[in-house]
Formats: sequence, C-alpha cells, structure tokens
Amino acid sequence: MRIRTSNGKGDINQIPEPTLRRLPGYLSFFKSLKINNVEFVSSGQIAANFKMDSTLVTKDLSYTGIKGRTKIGYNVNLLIDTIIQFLDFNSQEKAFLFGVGNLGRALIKYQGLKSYGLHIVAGFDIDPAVVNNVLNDVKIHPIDEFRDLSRKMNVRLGIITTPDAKAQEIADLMVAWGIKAIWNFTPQSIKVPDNIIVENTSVYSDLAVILNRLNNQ
Amino acid sequence: MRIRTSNGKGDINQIPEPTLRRLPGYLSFFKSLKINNVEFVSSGQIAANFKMDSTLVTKDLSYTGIKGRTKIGYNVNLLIDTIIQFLDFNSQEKAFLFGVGNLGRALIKYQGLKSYGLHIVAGFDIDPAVVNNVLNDVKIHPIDEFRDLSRKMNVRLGIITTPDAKAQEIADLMVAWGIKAIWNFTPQSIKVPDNIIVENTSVYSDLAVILNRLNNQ
DNA sequence: CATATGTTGTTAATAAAATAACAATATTGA
DNA sequence: TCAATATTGTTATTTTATTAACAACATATG
Repeated sequence: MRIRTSNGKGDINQIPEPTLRRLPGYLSFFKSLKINNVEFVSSGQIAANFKMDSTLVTKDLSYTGIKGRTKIGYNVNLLIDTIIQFLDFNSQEKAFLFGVGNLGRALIKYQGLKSYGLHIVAGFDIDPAVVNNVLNDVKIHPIDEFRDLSRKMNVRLGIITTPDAKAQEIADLMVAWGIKAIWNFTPQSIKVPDNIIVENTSVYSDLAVILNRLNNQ
Repeated sequence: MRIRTSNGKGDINQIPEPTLRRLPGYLSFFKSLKINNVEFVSSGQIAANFKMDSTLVTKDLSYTGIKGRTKIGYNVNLLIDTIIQFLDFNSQEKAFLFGVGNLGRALIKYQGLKSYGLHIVAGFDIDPAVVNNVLNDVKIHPIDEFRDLSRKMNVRLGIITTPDAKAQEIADLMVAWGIKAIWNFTPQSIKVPDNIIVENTSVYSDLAVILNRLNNQ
C-alpha cells in the first residue's frame, strides 16, 4: 500500500522545512550579538558560528525577505525583528496543555516559550492532586472543563504531554472540540483528520542520533 | 567563507539520519502492538499508521538487518528486539545533567528515558536551593564536584539544560573533563572541538513549524 | 576619483532522500 | 498440487536540499 503525499500546489515557493527549523537558531545567535552591541553581521560570520556553508545562510535569510548590504552584512536589529515577524513569534498563540506531569509542568513553567510566540493559557489533568493548582498563573482544570473553556477562549493549539497510552484519546477530544493543531510530545503516532496539523516532538529521536554517533564512529 | 562538511569516508553505507530519527517512533508503535498481542505486522500497516510510504518503511527497517516474511510481514517481538539492539537502547548510557531548572528537573524525573538507553547519574547546579537535593535517586552536586565525579565514573555524555547564557561555559567545562558527546537543550549554538559530538534539541524549531503551518496554510 | 575587495544573492551542479516501479517469493486457498 | 496474490526488498526515477560557481555591487582605500 502506498500513499502519495499531498503536494498541495498552493504551497508553491513555500519555505523549506529545514530552513524554517534553522531560523530560531539564527534568531538566538542574533539576540546574543545584540546584547554584545554588534550592529552588523555577515553571512560568513553566521556560517562560522554554526559550522555551516555561508551560501546556505544567505539562502535561508533571503526567504524572510531581509536584505543585506554588500561589504557590511546584515543589520542585527533588523534581522531580529524580521525573523520574529516572519515566524509569528510575537503572535502569542494561545495553547491548552494536556497532562501536567513532569514534562507538562516544565513547559508551563518555562517562561522562554513566551518570547517565542507561545502562551499556554490552561492545563488539564485527571489527577486530583494537580487539578485546581495554579502554576505561573496557569490554572489546571479537570478534563471535563475542556469543552466549556474551548468555547469561551478561542484556542487553536493543543499540547499533549500525557502518558503515551492516553495520547490518542486526548487527540480525539481535541479534534472534537475544535483544536486545529496538535503538538505531540509522546512517541505515540496519533491519528487525526487530514485538516488537523500534527507536530511530533520526540527526544527519543535525538537520543537515537546521539547514541548512534557515540557508538558507531 | 565556505566550509566543506566532513564526508568522513569511513561512514560509507551508514544509516541516513532521517531513518535513524524514525526508528524510535516505529519502536513505540511495535511496543503498543505487542501489548495488544499482535504477532506480525506488514510494512503497509506500519506505513498506514504513520501516513507514510510503505517502501520507505521497508527501506528503513532493512538498515537494521531485520528480515520480513512474504505474505506475513515482520515479527513484532523480533522488530522490537532488533531496533532496541540497533539503537543501543539497552546500553544504559550514563549521563551528567547541568542546570536543574524546570526542564532539567523534568528530564531527571522522566522515567521513560531509562527504557530508551539513557541513565542520568548526577545533576549539577550552582543554586544552593537545589544543590544536595536528591531527585529520583539522582543527587544534585555543586559544579565544583564535576571534575572529581568525572574521574570516578566513566561518563561520556553531558546534557545542558542551563539558562542560555551559561551554555558555552558549561560546554567548555565538559570538553575539559573528558565528555565525548553533548546534548544541548538551549537554542545557543555551542563551539567545541571537531571530535566532540553535539546534538541540539530545540523546541523552538518545532514551534516555528507549527506556527508557520497554522498561519500560512 | 578610480580601483581593489568583501559581501550579497542568483543560477548551476551535486548530493541526499523519498517515491515509484518492479522482480522475487512464500503462503494461502481452490 | 498449482495458481493467484500479498508482501518483501531491490533498483530506478524524481524530488528536495545542499553546495559550488559566479555575477553584481557597494564600500573602503590609495
């Protein structure tokens, strides 16, 4: 059985995903340059910092529409503003988080996410020990209240940090109550309708790469 | 300025990184099949679960050396054992963790990592409030003790979950005391000698992809 | 003011990964 | 027992991403 991936047609000239994934790293670097009062940076300097090819840097940056100046490089402040704008990191996208265990708690408490466009507005759990707790202004609700809260607030993004076995159940609930994108931190692959966006974050993939490199080279 | 990536020559016929990254996901799926007493699974079924092409599944699995049986598929137990073996997930690689904040604490407490080959044996921090605490049998030490502990235990892997600004400093320390691979959870790019393995895990990259999909399609 | 140079940014070539095509084959069922 | 078929697994093709080559040009310097 084969499945043809939707090539979407509408997405002509869309930014390649590898480029998209590199942009937050550039942004972090540019922010540290700004702190050190560096005003301009060349593609070569950026490339050296990340040990990559300088032409790839210019190509990546060109997708954001920013222009560099010959013999001078790119304006650091402009780079920061442009990338933040391009990635919608100032959008403060609201999110619900399901499963307030170790990882869920860490994400809620992790202030850094706010400056990268994510605002977790409520947590959900079934454990009476955590329900009604408040972590960093974020209240934890029983899952029953998801439906009502979903109607009041207009939340498009849901985060799954439940135990693996609960992932599909929660995903189904999200789809039922209007969530448009799911960020899945469990290694379970979840099944949702085609119009729902799913992004899987698995530390296990990274771990696999590390162990492979440690042991096989 | 351009940099040619080391093509390493020795790594001929090495497993492609995308394949390596998919293997833990397969493993998780196979484990859930086993729980449901499924004995055999075909590449088509696997592909359907992940909404991918079935030939890619067979190609991925062939790297692990496992053989399927025509008309039957792959033996689930054998798949699980083979992938765990292939990824060294039963190696219990020892690791030091630096920066016991929200994320660091979550990683230490997260039992799931143990069955994926990672055993965090000690944490380090500068905050007197956390130093000497014990989390899940893992003791938190002041950073001064890193040198001595490094000599006693033979640890190859270090994890950085410090604030961004401290990442390079900690990385330098690790290199000085013999760490061979660094798992960097900060968005900062760290500079280390070529023989040191660095794996960057950035939730910001995933966030960038989610926001882009939510807003641009 | 003119020339040398560093840097961008585009176009071309290469490399890598995913997909398609298809041959081989073991199993099922008539 | 034999034919039909589902499935693996290999080879070829296409697509995508990266790297290389090079043209355009603004700036610094003599």
